[in-house]
Amino acid sequence: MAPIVSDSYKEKKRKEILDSAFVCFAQKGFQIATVDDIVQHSGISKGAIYNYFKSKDEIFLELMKASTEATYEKLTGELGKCTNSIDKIIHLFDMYLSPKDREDIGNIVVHDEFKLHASRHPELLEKLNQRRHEYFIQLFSQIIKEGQHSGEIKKDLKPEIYANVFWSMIDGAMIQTIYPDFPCNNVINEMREMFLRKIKA
Amino acid sequence: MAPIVSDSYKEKKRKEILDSAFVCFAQKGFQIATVDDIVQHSGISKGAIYNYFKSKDEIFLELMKASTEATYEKLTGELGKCTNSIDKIIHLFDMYLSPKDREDIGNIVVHDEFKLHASRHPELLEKLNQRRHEYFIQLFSQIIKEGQHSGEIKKDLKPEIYANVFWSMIDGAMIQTIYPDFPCNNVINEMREMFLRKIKA
Amino acid sequence: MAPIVSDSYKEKKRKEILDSAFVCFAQKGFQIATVDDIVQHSGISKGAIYNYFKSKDEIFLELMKASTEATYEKLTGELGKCTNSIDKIIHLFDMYLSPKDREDIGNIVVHDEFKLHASRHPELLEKLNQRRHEYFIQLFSQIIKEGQHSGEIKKDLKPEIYANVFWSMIDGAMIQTIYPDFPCNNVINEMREMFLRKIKA
Amino acid sequence: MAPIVSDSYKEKKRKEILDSAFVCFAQKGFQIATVDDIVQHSGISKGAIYNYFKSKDEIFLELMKASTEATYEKLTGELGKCTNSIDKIIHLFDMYLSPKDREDIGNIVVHDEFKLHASRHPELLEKLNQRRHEYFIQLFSQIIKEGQHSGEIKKDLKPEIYANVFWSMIDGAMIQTIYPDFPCNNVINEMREMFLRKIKA
DNA sequence: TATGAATGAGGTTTCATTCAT
DNA sequence: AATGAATGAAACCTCATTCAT
Repeated sequence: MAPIVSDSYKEKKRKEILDSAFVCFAQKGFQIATVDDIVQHSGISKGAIYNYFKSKDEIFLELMKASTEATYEKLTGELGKCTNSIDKIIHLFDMYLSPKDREDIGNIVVHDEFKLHASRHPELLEKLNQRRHEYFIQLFSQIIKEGQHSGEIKKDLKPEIYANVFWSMIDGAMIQTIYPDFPCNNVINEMREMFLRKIKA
Repeated sequence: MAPIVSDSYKEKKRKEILDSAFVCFAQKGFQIATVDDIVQHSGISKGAIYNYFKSKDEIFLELMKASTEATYEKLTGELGKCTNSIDKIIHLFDMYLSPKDREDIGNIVVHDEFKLHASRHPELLEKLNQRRHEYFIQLFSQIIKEGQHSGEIKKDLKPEIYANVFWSMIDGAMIQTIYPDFPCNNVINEMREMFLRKIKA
Repeated sequence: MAPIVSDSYKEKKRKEILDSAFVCFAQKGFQIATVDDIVQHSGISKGAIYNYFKSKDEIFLELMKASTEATYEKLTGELGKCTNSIDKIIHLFDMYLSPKDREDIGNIVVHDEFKLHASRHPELLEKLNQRRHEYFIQLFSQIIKEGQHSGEIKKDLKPEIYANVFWSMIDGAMIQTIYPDFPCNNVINEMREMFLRKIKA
Repeated sequence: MAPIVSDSYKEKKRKEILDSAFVCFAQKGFQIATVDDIVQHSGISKGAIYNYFKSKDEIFLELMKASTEATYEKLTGELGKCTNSIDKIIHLFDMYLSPKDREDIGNIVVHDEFKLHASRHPELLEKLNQRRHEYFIQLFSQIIKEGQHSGEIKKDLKPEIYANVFWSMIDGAMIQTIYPDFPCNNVINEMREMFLRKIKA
């Protein structure tokens, strides 16, 4: 029997569910937010949600994946505008400047929740780690390597370590944004400066 | 008539419960770990636990308080051995070097969980923020100021911003420790270097 | 899409739960009867019960409301058959004659339990008092007034006081029905006689 | 071994527990009030309470017995002052006039709770019924009989029925006192009048 | 006797998931 | 495919009672 609804319709529905789920998870946290919250927020029935996703956990996982990919897209998109490595790094730091609105912070919190959740599920952690390398460590390492090649960046420093330093700094600054008085911009600016001073050839 | 059991006994019991709770929370997370888990792990009956703590939430709060204080004690204890500001900062970085054992990582995860939890409870967040300032930002700002006074550290940088930079870097590095292959030592070392290079007079 | 089940179905289900709850409360008392008792008696799952009612308390409240309204309906229905005030009063007394079966006594006991419960919850008591006035005091006062108007009843007695006397007598007789040998009919008959003798013009 | 404390000491302790229990039951109701409430109110340890009473139920039962006896004492004491039957009946009615303070209402509520509790325990109900007859029905019947003998009261009415009528009326009025605006005095006065008019020779 | 910490069965309520319609 | 009522395991917490000291 031919499918009654088009694939694009199904895709749209999935996206709707994921979007609502994201909002609910951001507002209340993954554990606290209920499937009924998602039902309420999305206007989609519980049965329908379970037609598209096997479980609440699966929604969580999909969300995680989608979010990582979206971030990755955004980052590479922005980087396309830059012509040299130092510029790219400056750009990357600047993408994490404030102003952080409610939604951004929700995003960060959900992401950190992802990590904590994953930290207790080896197979999940493995996947997350893989993605981290594939997408983010790789991305930054590449920029460093290019900079080393072009002579902008010191040749003796290990790209991967500096990728880890960068993302640690960003993650660290982001988690502090939960505090209303955290001087995010100042901190990011200082980080950028000390990072650049250290790596510049 | 005197109380049946000594205060020290009760203190010990409280500690037992907290210790077990800590292990359970670290293993499964605050939301997932159940009071029954704590019962099982501690060998203390549910009723007894509720004699010592009003709720699971209260256990969590106490745990965080105790943990913050213990960390603070440890930090100040170590700092007592140092004679100048740069030394103190080096020492602080080094305290976060690996080897991280299971327990340390559990500690970090529980702490981050607490932050996320607090991020959704304004009154908790307020308290946490206060503590952060009182204990950690204060502590580091003071070191910077001393260094500025003694001429070790540049006079034009704002102590509080640098305190925030330091703790953001540390938090950021710590959360990455959930990944088994995170090169924590290398990262901390690089961070220390770039931080010192930036602040040294 | 239309709701899966009709409103009448839901109404029926609610009624089933209330009916079972009533039996359980009557048998064991509100405090003693458990939600599991209601589950067992009704054959409806615990979750379903909580779909229809927010709490055990709410079930109790609904039950009381429904019971008050049913009683009121029954009373006014019966009174419709009477042509004069004295007749109505006689009829009202007679409605409380035996034979009291199990269910009636359960009803009385549950009602009295509700009063005691309410006596410790000011906001509940207020509501109960309102209902008492609106439904029962009002109803009886009106009859007295009509009788005074038509000349059947003495003009100098205060309708509301006599309404209170009537319902006190009825409540007092009803609560004695818990004693198996209470001569309910005789008592009601004597009460009726002394009441009528006092009020008749 | 000789008892270490005197019997009078033990009796005093028992009384203290009962008094506290009464206050707690009156404030919160028998089911809601906890043994810890009694501990708190009495200042007597839980262990001690269980030395004097087998269970919370037993406290309840004792209280019930004591209260019945105290009421009986009070009634007969008051009646001793009266010289004829009509006087005695008037006196009895008047003893239930307001002002009812908080404590009185607590007393009534606890008593009614007794009855409801008993209504579900046949052996308790039996005992309660016995006491009711022995003490209260008997008492009132006797007064009627004396009045019939002395010619004050109609000879054709059955003493026991009228005793039941009397106590039903009193109980009914008393339970209404939970409503703050119940005109207790007016009601009791009217009841007394209609009662006397009916029985006077 | 007195104490109060300990026990654990049992209470109410929640919520992810299923399934008849 | 969509609906939402039904399910019931499992969570947190209470409290009458016991018992070592």
